[in-house]
Amino acid sequence: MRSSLAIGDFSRATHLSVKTLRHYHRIGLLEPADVDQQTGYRRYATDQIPAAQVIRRFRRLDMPLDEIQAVLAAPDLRARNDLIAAHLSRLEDGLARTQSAVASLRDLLQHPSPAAPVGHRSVQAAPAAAICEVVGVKDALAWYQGALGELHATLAARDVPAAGPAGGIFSGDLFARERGQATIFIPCAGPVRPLGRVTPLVVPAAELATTVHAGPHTDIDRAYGALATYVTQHALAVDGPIREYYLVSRHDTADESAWRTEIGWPVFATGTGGQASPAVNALVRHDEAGLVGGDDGLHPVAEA
Amino acid sequence: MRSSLAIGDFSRATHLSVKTLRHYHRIGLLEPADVDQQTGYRRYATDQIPAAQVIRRFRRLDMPLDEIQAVLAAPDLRARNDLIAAHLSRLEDGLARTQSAVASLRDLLQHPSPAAPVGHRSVQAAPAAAICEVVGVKDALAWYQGALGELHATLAARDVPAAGPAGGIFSGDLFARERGQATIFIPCAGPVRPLGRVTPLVVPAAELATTVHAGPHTDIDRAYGALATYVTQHALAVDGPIREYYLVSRHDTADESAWRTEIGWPVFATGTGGQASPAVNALVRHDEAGLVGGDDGLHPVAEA
DNA sequence: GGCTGACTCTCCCCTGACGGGAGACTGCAC
DNA sequence: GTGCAGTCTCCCGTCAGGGGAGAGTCAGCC
Repeated sequence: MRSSLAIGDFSRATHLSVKTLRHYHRIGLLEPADVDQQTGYRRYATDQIPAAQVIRRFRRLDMPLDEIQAVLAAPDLRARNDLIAAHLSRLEDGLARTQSAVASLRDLLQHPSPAAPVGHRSVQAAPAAAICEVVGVKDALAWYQGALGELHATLAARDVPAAGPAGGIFSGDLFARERGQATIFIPCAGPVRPLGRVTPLVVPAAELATTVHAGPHTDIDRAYGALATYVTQHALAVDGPIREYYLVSRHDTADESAWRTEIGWPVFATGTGGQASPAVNALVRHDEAGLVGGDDGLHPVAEA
Repeated sequence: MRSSLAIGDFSRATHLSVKTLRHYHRIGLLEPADVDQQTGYRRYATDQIPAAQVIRRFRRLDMPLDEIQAVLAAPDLRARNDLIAAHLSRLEDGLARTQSAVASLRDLLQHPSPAAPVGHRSVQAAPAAAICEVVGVKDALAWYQGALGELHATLAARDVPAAGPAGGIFSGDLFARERGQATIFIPCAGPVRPLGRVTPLVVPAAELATTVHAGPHTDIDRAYGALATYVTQHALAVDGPIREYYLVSRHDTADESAWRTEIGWPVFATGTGGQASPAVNALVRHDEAGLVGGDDGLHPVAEA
């Protein structure tokens, strides 16, 4: 009763390539039923075919191999379904991100000049309740939402009213090195006793170059670009972590286009001065404007 | 007039990490405005910020860097839009594939036993018009559609009627090594003069173990698995390239669930015989069945 | 002019999920 | 015995960067 298959036959049976099968063996995802001690030849059993097919299905959903392993090794149905549901919801997140990226790209190409005016503002030291951690830039959005929620909840529980819009303070490393210190705060009149991640903080005074960004945060790099251009051309230098004030945010309205975020860069003057000619955005104006000539060629993925 | 930024400042301005900027420099995607000959220090101009933002937008759509380069270097608007549209349509394809993969996974987990009966069939040599090429398994679907279309068109132009359903012959290497010889043919009574890729071919006689697969080709590995199990447990061996006959296909109906594909494996008996106990699919029945307990946890991506 | 700390440089290795290919060994039918 | 298809291991490459080492540089400040 030869009920075992050589790797090539098993490959034909499962549409997994020989290389792939060897790889799955190496990492322990799909062990052959038998391996000849002498020759190293792998032998698969026919009842391994369904498992291989399941693996193939998961891989077509881009599930990482270690997660597939976890799914197959899950102790019960519930754990399994949780893992699968988690992956599917990640897929949905990815789809939503893609859709917003398409919209954002289209917007950038069709309206190259954001015309965000940059101004100056002196902020004074102000007491606040804050959450401060080192985070990776990829987790920043999720972290921001969680931290802000916790802050609001804590203040509400303590009956402490907010003395202004919430804000954030972000180390430059967060962008330059993918990881850095991040702080979310809500100003409030009095001191706040610590609770959970929430600690009291005096947001330090600063001289800020600021601009107000309108719309969702996927586009916020435009405001950063405008600030960088302004700061550079006015012979200023950045001095410390960047601030954001969430004037109108998810907390206030679900309409992303109504959001208003003030970006503030702490600046100081450098010796070498002088204004540069306003050649800013020339590339976009000359080279990118009208890239999309109307409505053809660029439509959100979901429309098709 | 210091209108240039060090790499760290440019990173803050664009939200591209320093590592990423160096990488883009190395591959020539985004060259700094100036590089100090002595120190190697990079200097970026403020008017490079918009270009960096455009690159960031494309990367968020997972566009490969070389394609972004092509988009930025495109000679005119039309070429640009074509490249962008091509990428967006790839994204849509990916979405469609994901959706069908979710459906296919769910189906496999809910109905583990396909119960595809395997039979035997002797086919006789038959003349046909064929297209035969070496293709990669990833291009196989697109190639199949193109080849079949060309075959149909050629026969129609020549007024040669088909003498049976179209079929395919696929080398085992196509699955085992990701690349192999593939042939698509349409049987026809008389000989066919070559035209384009179409050549005459006598489909050789064979003794086939066959099963008929119902539904879209994303699930076709089930039929392959059933055949492999049958062949193995009946002490047979595969002898030559695999065949498919497209009894009901895209050419006949747009309803994928109505498709019927006959898979045929050329077999011959081996010396060592004997039936194995029907332990087939035990893994699925014991371990996978009901993995999705109803309708919760698994819903197509598009529904959310 | 010197110190110090932040910034930047290059170079090398790492990721995930395999694919390509070299060179050696094995299985199996004739 | 022979031939050849199948299989083995091992090493390197992909893509878009990230991590870190070790060395060099810039700029404010005294």
